Amino acid sequence: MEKSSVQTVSSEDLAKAAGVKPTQLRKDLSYFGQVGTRGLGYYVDQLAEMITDLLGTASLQPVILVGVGNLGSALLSYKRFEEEGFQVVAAFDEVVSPSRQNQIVQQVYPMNDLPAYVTERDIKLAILTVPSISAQGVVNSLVAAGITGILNLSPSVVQVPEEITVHDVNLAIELETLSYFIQS
Amino acid sequence: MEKSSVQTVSSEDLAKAAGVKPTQLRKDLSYFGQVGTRGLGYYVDQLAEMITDLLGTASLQPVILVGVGNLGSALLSYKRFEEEGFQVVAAFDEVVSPSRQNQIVQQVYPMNDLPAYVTERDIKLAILTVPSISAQGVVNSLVAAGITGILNLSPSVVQVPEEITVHDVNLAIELETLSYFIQS
DNA sequence: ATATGTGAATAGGTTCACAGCC
DNA sequence: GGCTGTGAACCTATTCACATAT
Repeated sequence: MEKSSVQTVSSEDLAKAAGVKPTQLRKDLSYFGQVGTRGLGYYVDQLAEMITDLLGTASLQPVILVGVGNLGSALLSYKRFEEEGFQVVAAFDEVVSPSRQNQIVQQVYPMNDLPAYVTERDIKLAILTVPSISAQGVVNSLVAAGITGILNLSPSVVQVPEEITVHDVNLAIELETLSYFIQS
Repeated sequence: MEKSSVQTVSSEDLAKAAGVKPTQLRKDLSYFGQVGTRGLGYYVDQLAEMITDLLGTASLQPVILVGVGNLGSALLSYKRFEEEGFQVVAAFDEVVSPSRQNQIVQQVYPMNDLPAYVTERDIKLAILTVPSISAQGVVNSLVAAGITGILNLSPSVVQVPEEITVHDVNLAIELETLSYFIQS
């Protein structure tokens, strides 16, 4: 909307775009203060600024990716991250073979390089696309290195200290859930 | 657990593996009947059978994939689907160039072939990895062809009739959420 | 003794209904 | 008149506490 110079937008339109009900959207926004204008709606630029501030994506955020298998390398070239304010700045893997190299990040680094890289650049976010078996070990290294947010795409539950945030995305489970709901 | 011949398992162990509390797990299972044995736990084989029956993955389920870009081709070689009872049997794309061919499925088919393929084989599930702009159009074709469950990895909300189930997975939003929670 | 199954209590999230403001 | 902001009502989900079964 900012790109197409739309000035204001109603909670109804926003809700439609987000797939929720207008009251839900208004209630949610209200937790962050009075941000709209009655009788008019929300100023697009104001709202966008508020949201990026809240999310912490006002400035480009560096992210590392660990595990350069099929899924990992696909995500290295996934354009959406950049559009939303994230930049995958480095990729790491146990095995650094030529086949695991990738044109997006200049190089796939060995796991040993991870702690120094993360600490020096003060990186907080990591995408985890390693096999289930190595997930917990890698997570321990990430936490030790100073990572505080992990997007876990490996199909396993990992243990972390409570100040660390982990979000699990399990595509196989998503398909199973679908399979369940489409029955009868 | 079945593979390692474990006979029984407690709700506590299952809950730990799933990342939930034991009471939650027991309550959830109880909605499907009395399935455990008091004083003992759950018989692994019985429970596994009950769950695959409920999910509808007792027999291998065919799935199609639409949109063979970066993410799409990665998912074509994602082994976990098969392990959980799903088989990606065909891939479709607007553009069928040599660079979009893939060694997993024999061929990437043009979108025009989709309706006949889906109808003839009575396929119910689809994975959607197309660009945002073409999502709604593709979804309309899928629904018309008889697909009833869609795993939508494209970053847009799509409209479907209410008997169709759509699950959205938006990786950029997952990163944004992480970014929010790791602040302060 | 041990671990499930479950009604009751609690907590959390969504929607309603309408007051408040432009 | 139009659209947001929000307390109250409602609905859903989680946890507790313990009865029940092996």
